[in-house]
Amino acid sequence: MSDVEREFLLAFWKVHILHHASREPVVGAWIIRELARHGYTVSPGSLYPLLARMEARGWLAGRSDAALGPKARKEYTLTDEGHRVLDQLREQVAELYREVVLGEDTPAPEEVSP
Amino acid sequence: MSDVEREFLLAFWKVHILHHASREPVVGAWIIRELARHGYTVSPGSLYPLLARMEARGWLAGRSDAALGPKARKEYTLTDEGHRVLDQLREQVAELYREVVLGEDTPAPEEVSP
DNA sequence: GTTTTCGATTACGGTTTCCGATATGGAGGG
DNA sequence: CCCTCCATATCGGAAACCGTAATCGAAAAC
Repeated sequence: MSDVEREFLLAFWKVHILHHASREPVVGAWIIRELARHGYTVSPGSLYPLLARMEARGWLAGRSDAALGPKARKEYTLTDEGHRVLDQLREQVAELYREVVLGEDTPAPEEVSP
Repeated sequence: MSDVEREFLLAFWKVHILHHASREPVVGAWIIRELARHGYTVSPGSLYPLLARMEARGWLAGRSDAALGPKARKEYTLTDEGHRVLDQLREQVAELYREVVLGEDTPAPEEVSP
C-alpha cells in the first residue's frame, strides 16, 4: 500500500465516494473492490459505518430491496444536501490544488512569516 | 465556519501544514492564527498533538531554544521523509482535482457500474 | 430436499484521533 | 513581587477508524 497515511487517503476516498454517488448509485461492496483495484484496503467494518454516517448526515440516500432482508445490497445516491457539500469540497480541493500542487500563494494581504 | 465537515478540512489542513513547512519553518501558534484568519478554529489541544505525531512519524523536524524551557516556541521544518510524503500527497491531490473538480474519469479498463 | 458457497452487510471490542478548556513554563513589564 | 502575554502541554471524553467474525438471504452443488 502507498506510504501516504490513511488519514489523508480516507478524506480523499470520502470525496471520491460523494463524487461517484453524484453520478450513479454506489454500493459498499463495489467501493471496496474499486479501492482494492487501486491497491488500497478498506475493511467492511470501516466502510459501512462511514456510509451510514454520510446517510445520517443527509448527504447520501440509501435504498435497498426490503424483501431481501437487512443485508440486501444497498445503493447510495447523493442528496441535495450532499450536492451542496460536494460543491464546497470541490472548491476546497481546487484551492488545495492551486496552493499545494501549483504552488500559487493565496493572496492574503496580511500574510507574514511566523 | 464553513459547512464542510471538519474531517475533510482536517486532512486539507494537514496537507497545508506540510506544504508550508516545506517552504519555511512553521510555528504552532502561527498555524492557529492563519486558520483563524480563514475563518477556521483549531484549538491547541488538537494542533500540538498533531504536530507531535507528524514529528514522531519523521515528517517534521522540530527545534526550539532549549534554554527557554519545554514551552518555548518550536519551529517545524519538513524532513526528507516529509518531502517524500508531500510529493505523494501532491499526486493524490492532483488526481482528486482531475476527477472530482474537472470531472475527468481515471482511465480504468475494467471499470463497470456497481 | 439438504448442504454448501457466495455476495453483501452487520456486529463488536480495541485503537487512534479529535476536541476544547484549562494548566503550565518562561519572558517581559509595571 | 505581581501581572500579563506568548506558546505549548495536559486531560478526560467523544468520535472515528480498524479488522475480524458473524449474519442474512440467494444461488449453486450434491
